[in-house]
Amino acid sequence: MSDTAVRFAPSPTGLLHVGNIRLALINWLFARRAGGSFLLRLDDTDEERSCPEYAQAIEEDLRWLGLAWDRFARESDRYARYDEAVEKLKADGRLYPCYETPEQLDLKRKSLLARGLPPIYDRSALRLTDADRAKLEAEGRKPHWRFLLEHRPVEWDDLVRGPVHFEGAALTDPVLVREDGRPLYTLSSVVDDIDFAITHVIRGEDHVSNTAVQIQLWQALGGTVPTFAHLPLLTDTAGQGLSKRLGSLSVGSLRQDGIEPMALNAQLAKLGTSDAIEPRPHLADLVAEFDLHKISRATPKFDVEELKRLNARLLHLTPFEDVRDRLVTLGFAGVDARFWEVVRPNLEKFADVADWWQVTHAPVAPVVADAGFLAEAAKLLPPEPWDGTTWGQWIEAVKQATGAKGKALFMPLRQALTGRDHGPELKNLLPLIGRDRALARLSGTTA
RNA sequence: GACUCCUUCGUCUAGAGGCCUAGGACACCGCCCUUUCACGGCGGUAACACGGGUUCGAAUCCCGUAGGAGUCGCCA
Repeated sequence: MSDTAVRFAPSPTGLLHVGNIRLALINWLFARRAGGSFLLRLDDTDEERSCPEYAQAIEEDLRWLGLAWDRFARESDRYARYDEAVEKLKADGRLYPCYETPEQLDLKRKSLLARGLPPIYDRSALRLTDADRAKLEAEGRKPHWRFLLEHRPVEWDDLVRGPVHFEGAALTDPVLVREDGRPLYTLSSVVDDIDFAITHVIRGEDHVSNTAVQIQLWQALGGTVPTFAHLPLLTDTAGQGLSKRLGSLSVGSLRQDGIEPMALNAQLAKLGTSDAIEPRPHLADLVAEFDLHKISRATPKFDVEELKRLNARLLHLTPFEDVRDRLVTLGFAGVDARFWEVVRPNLEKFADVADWWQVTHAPVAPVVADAGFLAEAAKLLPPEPWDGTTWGQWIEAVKQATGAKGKALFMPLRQALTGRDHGPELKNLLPLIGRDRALARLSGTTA
């Protein structure tokens, strides 16, 4: 295994949606492609919002997608490490106590914004004397702690965005420790990335400015700054940011809608890249084709309709061997490749297969519009054994006898034989239905 | 408001000054196959946001305008 190490670090404060999954997948593909390791890290330091149910759902979703992790960590297990980092930063004079209340900070921000100025913390806490602090403490005030940024340019070479440059002076000193003593993401994430020897941080571009401040933190903590890649965020089809309004696009809901994991994986691996969005049966295919440089800097639109079409196309080329177990699990006794291949082109989602099993193996109520026509046709139904040519022979005979042709010829037959207007080619379906059942249905009997 | 980034067919994109009368994939339309529908095969319509410059020559470089995304939390 190479030294390459990446991580996917969701916070268990909600269900995974397509945007999260895309980042998880791309990290996973990057790791596999490089022969490196993939860490699943639950960023659960926000104790008010994190909950175990979401943590469990995240793990289930990743397993369903086939994104196995090599290492696992939970930030709530690691508070001791964050404390050590805090002590080091304090000792080095890089952390300073602040006593403003959230309301005061909000006010400051608003007044700065109102004057058209960037809402950067003014560092007034730095001017507090020991006496000032003692007085505040005596009043029962607890400090939160900010990281003292160096006012120098921060630069990195981003694998997606190319060279990135930020002025340190344009950044605001981030709060690293809350008033209640708990560490914030900005700190815990860097400590973890150092401890787990993460080599590549691949995340959404909503983290670009975090990266600028976190690079200084890496340096202050003596860690090796990793390589960064910031991907554009997905939007909906109207071009609106996805992360906020994603109720219907959770992994769980897509799974319930009959989306195959590999349909989702292929869609998310290819969307926003220069590769065609096409079905890929296995993750290994996506690994082989993966290259971060194929990812565009523009924000792509995620279209669930496109995903559904991809899902259907994937099903249409799935070999019987790959679904045999699932078909058996559905209780399809004696299911064989012939059945699957006849029915497969008509599936939009896998669950649709049950409908065609019903048509070929269970009683179906025929739709009868013209009983006379069907009776005539029934008389001409060839004796078994049947094969792929039976349908053609029969239909020719019915045509001769009744004068019907085209749609008028076999829509009635389809409706009687299957109870449906659409479906697989009758030439292929008829032998699966069998003569007895066909005869009964042609006579209007549910069979 | 400030900062970062983005803008090529409906959608995802190729394109790094002449190879572009702009290529591919999906969608759409048509034809073929199937004596229906779907599946499949073949073909077609369709785009350089706008305005200035630089240059013999610009989708490509520069400036501006417009539009879009993100960030500016004691969330992650």
